[in-house]
Amino acid sequence: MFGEHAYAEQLLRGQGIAMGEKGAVAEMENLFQALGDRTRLRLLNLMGDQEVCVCYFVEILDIPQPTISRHLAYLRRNGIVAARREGKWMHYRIAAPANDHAHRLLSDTLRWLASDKQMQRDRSRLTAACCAPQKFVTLQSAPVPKTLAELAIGK
Amino acid sequence: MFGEHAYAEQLLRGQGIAMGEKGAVAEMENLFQALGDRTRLRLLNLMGDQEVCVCYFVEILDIPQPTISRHLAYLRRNGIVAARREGKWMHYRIAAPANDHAHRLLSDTLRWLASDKQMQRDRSRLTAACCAPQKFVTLQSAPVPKTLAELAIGK
DNA sequence: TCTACATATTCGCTTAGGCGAATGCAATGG
DNA sequence: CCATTGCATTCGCCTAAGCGAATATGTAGA
Repeated sequence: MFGEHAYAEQLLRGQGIAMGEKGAVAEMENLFQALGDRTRLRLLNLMGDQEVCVCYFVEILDIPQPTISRHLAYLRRNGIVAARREGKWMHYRIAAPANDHAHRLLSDTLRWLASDKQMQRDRSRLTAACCAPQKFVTLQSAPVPKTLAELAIGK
Repeated sequence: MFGEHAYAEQLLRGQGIAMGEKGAVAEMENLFQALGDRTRLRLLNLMGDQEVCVCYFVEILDIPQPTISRHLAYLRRNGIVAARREGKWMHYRIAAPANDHAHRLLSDTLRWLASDKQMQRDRSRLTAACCAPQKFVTLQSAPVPKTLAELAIGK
């Protein structure tokens, strides 16, 4: 019910000029804008290659929950991430853009993020929180992230 | 007197945390923001691998001169382009970012732009204007663009 | 159904930045 | 030194978007 919104938008946009060339530049423009924000870069870095629950973002980035949520909505609107609900929890993962150049740009960016010192620090904190969520008051019963591979296999 | 401004800013920024790692993410953030605008992408595409005079931008993009100038100033402030004055004319060229990842991102983007239909159309118009500037009222005596290679050799 | 919890959305405010119109400024030529 | 040319900057207006605070929505469990 949530990930479908971004998807529907993509479909609608597609009707414009046959989804062919019309929006190639515009699409990249949006992607660049989406990547032009530190908080969103941190979120994308944490997702990297796994699905992450919102509660982890809030705990690890130490940013107010509504702010996190708004940035995730922004990314969702632009088709950069997808969401999956599991009971009370929402899991976010990176979604490969249809556009080929956008896809490569996003991949390159993720690879760069993974090599950045500050971003690695965020990732360490995520790993630590996942291994011992009980240490974090706010993560008492939070679901552990799953890699995209695990999701593909068994759900 | 103009290109030096951006350069000075870079120097000042450098004093922050030894120009090492502190601003890696912030620097990319700025680059992404700079690339998140259609007009700026068109400008960068036209520069590609040559120095271009402002008057050509105005003629080819059919965008008001102050708008062109403001976008060029934006790119200059962010160290993405450099300017050179030659009499009354100002020539702009792309400047390789110091940051390695930024450098690659910019290169990749330029390569992508060069492959885009709409961008190729802009380029064709530039080539046409350069070969026959007398055909354009506003380019009666405009200087022809020089490739970066030509600039390196003889000025 | 009532409550608690996880997340999303809205509101009010503030700032960045885009644009058109007008103006400023540097360089050349008379 | 004055006018013209080429470009840069400023101003006023408008929109996108970020943030904190408050509130709404969806889900599970008692």
